[in-house]
Amino acid sequence: MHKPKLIVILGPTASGKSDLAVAIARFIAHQKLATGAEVISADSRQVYTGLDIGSGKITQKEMRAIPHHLLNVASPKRTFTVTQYQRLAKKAIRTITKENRIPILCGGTGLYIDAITHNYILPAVPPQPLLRKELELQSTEMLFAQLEQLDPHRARTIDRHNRRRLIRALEIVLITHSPVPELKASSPYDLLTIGITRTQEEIASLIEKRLHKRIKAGMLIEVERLHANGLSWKRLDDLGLEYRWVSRFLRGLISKELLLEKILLESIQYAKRQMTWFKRDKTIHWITSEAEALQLVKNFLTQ
RNA sequence: GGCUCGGUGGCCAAGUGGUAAGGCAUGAGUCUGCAAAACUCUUAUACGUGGGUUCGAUUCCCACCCGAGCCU
Repeated sequence: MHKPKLIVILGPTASGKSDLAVAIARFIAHQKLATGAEVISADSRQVYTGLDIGSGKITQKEMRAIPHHLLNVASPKRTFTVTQYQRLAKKAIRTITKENRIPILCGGTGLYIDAITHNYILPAVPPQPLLRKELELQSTEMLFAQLEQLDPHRARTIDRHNRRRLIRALEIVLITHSPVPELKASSPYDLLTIGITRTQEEIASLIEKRLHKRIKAGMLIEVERLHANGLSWKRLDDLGLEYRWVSRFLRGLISKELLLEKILLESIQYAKRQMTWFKRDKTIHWITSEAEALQLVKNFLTQ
């Protein structure tokens, strides 16, 4: 039995992933390369309801009748994690595949994508708020020393300065009373990974144009409404980028100029970080045009 | 016109008579339940200009230029 096919569309923010995914899905249907295709979003902010304009969530109209999954599946009041994402996305893929349709995983959150494509085996230890609070009190050195004691194997590979990771590792060890398990697993899918490349200048200019569009589209009102509906300023701050800076602007902490400047700068930095993650995957087919992508898809599905 | 304070790498900002912290930005990277996160490494010979004192000045003195404030 061979593996189910999965197409992955990735790239830095503002590179046009959503549009490409829809184009590919329609192409597959029109060319009768399969019964059809559906899109599964791989974006850590678009999973939340109400985060629309600021997260660049695709609109109903833009979907052009292509079904989309993993959008609006969680309340922004609670933290959504990779594990939840993995469970829901896998389920969506199964459903789509069962109908002989092609799933298209599309997004910019590298960790979410890899959780699916590499079939991460994530430790079955949910976050322990109380334990975390306790560990939080310790110095980074102490946390590392403790991990070295309890799980020398994990201690060897972990970043010893990264408190967040140290705490998570300790959490797993302390709850399971056994070492952090290996993450490695092979991909359960037959993959075609398409990456959109853009020069840094292109990305910067796209981000800037997009920012002005979003403001015109009512992004400030969206954030205002989120806060009115019970999202704390702190939470909005944690959501980052547009949500962070717009909420600071609404609170009167920063000027309009700074608002634009910060979103622009941090979005560009974010795009770079995304590329750093993607660059490690040598199987990605980097493309600059839709035509290239469609050709790859055709070959992939007819081979 | 007079007085005061200031002029340090792309930006902000310490500091010293023996050639200069830090932060941000930049560049590279890590990645086991917050990933738009967290973390690591990293560039640049930067002390407004011209003189003087000194073995030696970015640091002291003089003049000038520029900026901010105050005064008449």
